[in-house]
Amino acid sequence: MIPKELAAASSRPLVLAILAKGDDYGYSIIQRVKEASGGQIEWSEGMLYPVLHRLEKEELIRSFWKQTDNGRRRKYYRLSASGKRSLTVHRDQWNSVHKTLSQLWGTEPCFS
Amino acid sequence: MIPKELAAASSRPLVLAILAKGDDYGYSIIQRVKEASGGQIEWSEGMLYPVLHRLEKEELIRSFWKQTDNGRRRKYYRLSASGKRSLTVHRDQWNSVHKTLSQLWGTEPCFS
DNA sequence: TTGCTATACCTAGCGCCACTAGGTATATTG
DNA sequence: CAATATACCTAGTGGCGCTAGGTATAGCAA
Repeated sequence: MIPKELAAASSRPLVLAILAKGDDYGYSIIQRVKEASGGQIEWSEGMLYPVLHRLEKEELIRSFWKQTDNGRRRKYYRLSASGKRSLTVHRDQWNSVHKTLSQLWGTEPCFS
Repeated sequence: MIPKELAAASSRPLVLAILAKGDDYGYSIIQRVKEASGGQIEWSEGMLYPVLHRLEKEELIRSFWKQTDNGRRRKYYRLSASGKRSLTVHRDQWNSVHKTLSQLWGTEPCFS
Protein backbone atom coordinates (compact mmCIF):
# COMPACT_ATOMS: atom_id res chain seq x y z
CA MET A 1 0.00 0.00 0.00
CA ILE A 2 1.37 3.36 -1.09
CA PRO A 3 0.46 6.32 1.19
CA LYS A 4 -1.46 9.21 -0.33
CA GLU A 5 1.43 11.68 -0.28
CA LEU A 6 3.64 9.34 -2.27
CA ALA A 7 0.73 8.58 -4.59
CA ALA A 8 0.23 12.31 -5.15
CA ALA A 9 3.91 12.84 -5.93
CA SER A 10 4.10 9.97 -8.40
CA SER A 11 0.72 10.20 -10.16
CA ARG A 12 1.66 12.87 -12.70
CA PRO A 13 5.10 11.42 -13.52
CA LEU A 14 3.61 7.94 -13.90
CA VAL A 15 0.80 9.04 -16.22
CA LEU A 16 3.15 11.13 -18.34
CA ALA A 17 5.66 8.28 -18.51
CA ILE A 18 3.01 5.80 -19.62
CA LEU A 19 1.62 8.13 -22.29
CA ALA A 20 5.18 8.73 -23.52
CA LYS A 21 5.12 5.09 -24.61
CA GLY A 22 1.92 5.57 -26.58
CA ASP A 23 -1.68 6.75 -26.43
CA ASP A 24 -3.77 5.15 -23.73
CA TYR A 25 -7.09 5.50 -21.87
CA GLY A 26 -7.95 5.74 -18.20
CA TYR A 27 -9.04 2.25 -17.35
CA SER A 28 -6.01 0.81 -19.13
CA ILE A 29 -3.61 3.19 -17.40
CA ILE A 30 -4.74 1.90 -14.00
CA GLN A 31 -3.91 -1.65 -15.08
CA ARG A 32 -0.59 -0.64 -16.59
CA VAL A 33 0.49 1.05 -13.38
CA LYS A 34 -0.45 -2.01 -11.37
CA GLU A 35 1.42 -4.23 -13.81
CA ALA A 36 4.51 -2.02 -14.00
CA SER A 37 4.73 -1.85 -10.21
CA GLY A 38 4.37 -5.58 -9.73
CA GLY A 39 1.02 -5.06 -8.01
CA GLN A 40 2.42 -2.54 -5.51
CA ILE A 41 0.59 0.48 -6.88
CA GLU A 42 -3.17 0.08 -7.20
CA TRP A 43 -4.92 3.22 -8.35
CA SER A 44 -8.63 3.86 -7.94
CA GLU A 45 -10.65 5.47 -10.71
CA GLY A 46 -11.61 8.32 -8.40
CA MET A 47 -7.92 9.08 -8.11
CA LEU A 48 -6.89 8.78 -11.76
CA TYR A 49 -9.66 10.61 -13.62
CA PRO A 50 -9.17 13.91 -11.78
CA VAL A 51 -5.43 13.61 -12.52
CA LEU A 52 -6.15 13.14 -16.24
CA HIS A 53 -8.53 16.10 -16.27
CA ARG A 54 -5.96 18.29 -14.56
CA LEU A 55 -3.21 17.27 -16.97
CA GLU A 56 -5.51 18.01 -19.89
CA LYS A 57 -6.46 21.39 -18.44
CA GLU A 58 -2.76 22.18 -18.18
CA GLU A 59 -2.42 21.05 -21.81
CA LEU A 60 0.21 18.46 -21.00
CA ILE A 61 -2.05 15.84 -22.59
CA ARG A 62 -4.90 15.88 -25.13
CA SER A 63 -7.91 13.57 -25.34
CA PHE A 64 -10.02 12.07 -28.12
CA TRP A 65 -12.86 9.54 -28.19
CA LYS A 66 -12.56 6.21 -29.93
CA GLN A 67 -15.03 3.42 -30.61
CA THR A 68 -13.94 -0.17 -30.13
CA ASP A 69 -15.17 -3.02 -32.34
CA ASN A 70 -17.90 -3.95 -29.91
CA GLY A 71 -19.23 -0.40 -29.71
CA ARG A 72 -17.79 0.56 -26.34
CA ARG A 73 -16.31 4.05 -26.24
CA ARG A 74 -12.94 4.95 -24.81
CA LYS A 75 -11.34 8.31 -24.12
CA TYR A 76 -7.74 8.15 -25.24
CA TYR A 77 -5.04 10.53 -24.09
CA ARG A 78 -1.94 11.63 -25.97
CA LEU A 79 1.14 13.40 -24.63
CA SER A 80 1.61 16.94 -25.95
CA ALA A 81 4.92 18.64 -26.66
CA SER A 82 4.80 20.51 -23.37
CA GLY A 83 3.84 17.24 -21.72
CA LYS A 84 7.06 15.71 -22.96
CA ARG A 85 9.00 18.61 -21.55
CA SER A 86 7.11 18.36 -18.26
CA LEU A 87 8.01 14.69 -18.06
CA THR A 88 11.73 15.42 -18.05
CA VAL A 89 11.27 18.15 -15.45
CA HIS A 90 9.34 15.75 -13.20
CA ARG A 91 12.02 13.11 -13.72
CA ASP A 92 14.82 15.49 -12.77
CA GLN A 93 12.96 16.64 -9.66
CA TRP A 94 12.24 13.09 -8.64
CA ASN A 95 15.83 11.99 -9.15
CA SER A 96 17.06 14.96 -7.18
CA VAL A 97 14.96 13.96 -4.18
CA HIS A 98 15.77 10.29 -4.64
CA LYS A 99 19.49 11.04 -4.65
CA THR A 100 19.14 12.96 -1.39
CA LEU A 101 17.12 10.21 0.27
CA SER A 102 19.46 7.44 -0.90
CA GLN A 103 22.38 9.35 0.44
CA LEU A 104 20.77 9.81 3.86
CA TRP A 105 19.69 6.18 3.95
CA GLY A 106 23.33 5.30 3.60
CA THR A 107 22.94 3.50 0.30
CA GLU A 108 24.45 4.44 -3.03
CA PRO A 109 22.52 7.21 -4.75
CA CYS A 110 20.78 6.27 -7.97
CA PHE A 111 21.78 8.54 -10.85
CA SER A 112 19.63 6.83 -13.45
CA MET B 1 12.29 23.99 -6.99
CA ILE B 2 10.54 20.87 -5.76
CA PRO B 3 6.74 20.83 -6.29
CA LYS B 4 4.52 20.55 -3.23
CA GLU B 5 3.39 16.97 -3.89
CA LEU B 6 6.94 15.72 -4.07
CA ALA B 7 7.80 17.79 -1.01
CA ALA B 8 4.88 16.21 0.84
CA ALA B 9 5.96 12.71 -0.13
CA SER B 10 9.56 13.22 0.92
CA SER B 11 9.20 15.32 4.06
CA ARG B 12 8.55 12.49 6.51
CA PRO B 13 11.20 10.14 5.07
CA LEU B 14 13.75 12.96 5.03
CA VAL B 15 13.12 14.03 8.62
CA LEU B 16 13.17 10.44 9.86
CA ALA B 17 16.36 9.73 7.92
CA ILE B 18 18.10 12.80 9.35
CA LEU B 19 17.07 11.99 12.92
CA ALA B 20 18.29 8.41 12.38
CA LYS B 21 21.77 9.92 12.18
CA GLY B 22 21.35 11.71 15.52
CA ASP B 23 19.19 14.14 17.50
CA ASP B 24 18.52 17.43 15.80
CA TYR B 25 16.31 20.54 15.96
CA GLY B 26 14.05 22.24 13.45
CA TYR B 27 16.16 25.09 12.22
CA SER B 28 19.13 22.79 11.78
CA ILE B 29 17.09 20.16 9.92
CA ILE B 30 16.16 22.73 7.28
CA GLN B 31 19.83 23.47 6.68
CA ARG B 32 20.78 19.80 6.64
CA VAL B 33 18.16 19.05 4.00
CA LYS B 34 19.41 21.92 1.85
CA GLU B 35 22.97 20.73 2.28
CA ALA B 36 22.22 17.07 1.62
CA SER B 37 20.30 17.94 -1.55
CA GLY B 38 23.00 20.19 -2.91
CA GLY B 39 20.72 23.20 -2.55
CA GLN B 40 17.88 21.56 -4.49
CA ILE B 41 15.50 21.18 -1.55
CA GLU B 42 14.80 24.35 0.40
CA TRP B 43 12.23 23.91 3.15
CA SER B 44 10.35 26.76 4.78
CA GLU B 45 9.77 26.80 8.53
CA GLY B 46 6.03 26.86 7.96
CA MET B 47 6.43 23.54 6.19
CA LEU B 48 8.77 21.78 8.60
CA TYR B 49 7.30 22.59 12.01
CA PRO B 50 3.87 21.11 11.29
CA VAL B 51 5.65 17.99 10.02
CA LEU B 52 7.63 17.70 13.26
CA HIS B 53 4.48 18.19 15.35
CA ARG B 54 2.65 15.51 13.37
CA LEU B 55 5.52 13.05 13.71
CA GLU B 56 5.63 13.71 17.45
CA LYS B 57 1.86 13.25 17.75
CA GLU B 58 2.24 9.90 16.01
CA GLU B 59 5.05 9.11 18.47
CA LEU B 60 7.57 8.47 15.72
CA ILE B 61 9.80 11.12 17.30
CA ARG B 62 10.11 12.67 20.78
CA SER B 63 11.16 16.20 21.71
CA PHE B 64 13.09 17.84 24.52
CA TRP B 65 14.30 21.38 25.16
CA LYS B 66 17.97 22.27 25.42
CA GLN B 67 19.79 25.45 26.31
CA THR B 68 22.81 26.44 24.26
CA ASP B 69 25.84 28.17 25.81
CA ASN B 70 24.60 31.59 24.77
CA GLY B 71 21.20 31.05 26.37
CA ARG B 72 19.19 30.40 23.21
CA ARG B 73 16.77 27.51 23.54
CA ARG B 74 16.38 24.72 21.03
CA LYS B 75 13.80 21.98 20.73
CA TYR B 76 15.58 18.77 19.88
CA TYR B 77 13.92 15.74 18.35
CA ARG B 78 14.89 12.09 18.73
CA LEU B 79 13.77 9.09 16.69
CA SER B 80 11.66 6.58 18.65
CA ALA B 81 11.65 2.82 18.15
CA SER B 82 8.48 2.99 16.07
CA GLY B 83 10.04 5.87 14.19
CA LYS B 84 12.91 3.62 13.16
CA ARG B 85 10.44 1.02 11.97
CA SER B 86 8.46 3.67 10.11
CA LEU B 87 11.63 4.79 8.38
CA THR B 88 12.18 1.40 6.79
CA VAL B 89 8.55 1.22 5.71
CA HIS B 90 8.82 4.63 4.06
CA ARG B 91 12.05 3.57 2.39
CA ASP B 92 10.51 0.41 0.98
CA GLN B 93 7.47 2.29 -0.33
CA TRP B 94 9.67 4.93 -1.90
CA ASN B 95 11.91 2.38 -3.57
CA SER B 96 8.89 0.52 -4.87
CA VAL B 97 7.61 3.64 -6.61
CA HIS B 98 11.08 4.62 -7.74
CA LYS B 99 11.62 1.23 -9.32
CA THR B 100 8.36 1.56 -11.25
CA LEU B 101 9.19 5.06 -12.45
CA SER B 102 12.75 4.16 -13.48
CA GLN B 103 11.42 1.24 -15.44
CA LEU B 104 8.90 3.40 -17.30
CA TRP B 105 11.50 6.08 -17.92
CA GLY B 106 13.50 3.43 -19.68
CA THR B 107 16.46 3.63 -17.36
CA GLU B 108 17.76 0.92 -15.13
CA PRO B 109 15.73 0.61 -11.93
CA CYS B 110 17.56 1.48 -8.75
CA PHE B 111 17.37 -1.29 -6.19
CA SER B 112 19.46 0.44 -3.55
C1' DT C 1 -35.10 -12.96 -18.37
C1' DT C 2 -32.45 -11.67 -14.82
C1' DG C 3 -28.81 -10.90 -12.46
C1' DC C 4 -23.56 -10.48 -12.00
C1' DT C 5 -19.10 -9.12 -13.45
C1' DA C 6 -15.94 -6.47 -16.24
C1' DT C 7 -15.31 -2.48 -18.75
C1' DA C 8 -15.41 2.54 -18.99
C1' DC C 9 -16.54 6.98 -17.87
C1' DC C 10 -17.74 10.78 -14.28
C1' DT C 11 -18.08 13.91 -9.70
C1' DA C 12 -19.35 16.00 -4.87
C1' DG C 13 -17.60 16.21 -0.42
C1' DC C 14 -14.07 15.22 3.11
C1' DG C 15 -9.65 15.37 5.16
C1' DC C 16 -4.79 15.86 4.95
C1' DC C 17 -0.91 18.70 4.12
C1' DA C 18 2.35 22.36 2.00
C1' DC C 19 2.50 26.97 1.90
C1' DT C 20 1.69 31.93 2.85
C1' DA C 21 1.93 35.29 5.98
C1' DG C 22 2.04 36.56 9.80
C1' DG C 23 3.75 36.56 15.10
C1' DT C 24 7.34 36.18 19.36
C1' DA C 25 11.98 36.29 21.26
C1' DT C 26 17.16 36.31 21.77
C1' DA C 27 22.10 36.84 20.09
C1' DT C 28 25.28 38.90 16.95
C1' DT C 29 26.96 42.35 13.96
C1' DG C 30 27.49 47.01 11.91
C1' DC D 1 20.57 50.95 18.06
C1' DA D 2 18.95 49.01 14.02
C1' DA D 3 19.48 44.97 11.04
C1' DT D 4 20.32 40.19 10.48
C1' DA D 5 20.51 35.41 11.89
C1' DT D 6 18.75 32.17 14.89
C1' DA D 7 14.77 29.70 16.69
C1' DC D 8 10.26 28.77 17.73
C1' DC D 9 5.01 28.95 16.59
C1' DT D 10 0.12 28.95 13.95
C1' DA D 11 -4.39 30.42 11.35
C1' DG D 12 -6.15 30.34 6.89
C1' DT D 13 -6.03 28.84 2.02
C1' DG D 14 -5.81 25.83 -1.79
C1' DG D 15 -4.57 21.52 -3.97
C1' DC D 16 -5.34 16.76 -4.29
C1' DG D 17 -6.18 11.67 -3.07
C1' DC D 18 -9.88 9.17 -1.72
C1' DT D 19 -14.56 7.59 -0.52
C1' DA D 20 -18.77 6.80 -2.21
C1' DG D 21 -21.64 7.34 -5.03
C1' DG D 22 -23.64 7.65 -10.20
C1' DT D 23 -24.27 6.25 -15.59
C1' DA D 24 -23.85 2.95 -19.36
C1' DT D 25 -22.60 -1.15 -22.33
C1' DA D 26 -20.92 -6.07 -23.11
C1' DG D 27 -20.67 -10.77 -21.93
C1' DC D 28 -21.81 -14.68 -19.27
C1' DA D 29 -24.42 -17.65 -16.43
C1' DA D 30 -28.69 -19.17 -13.92
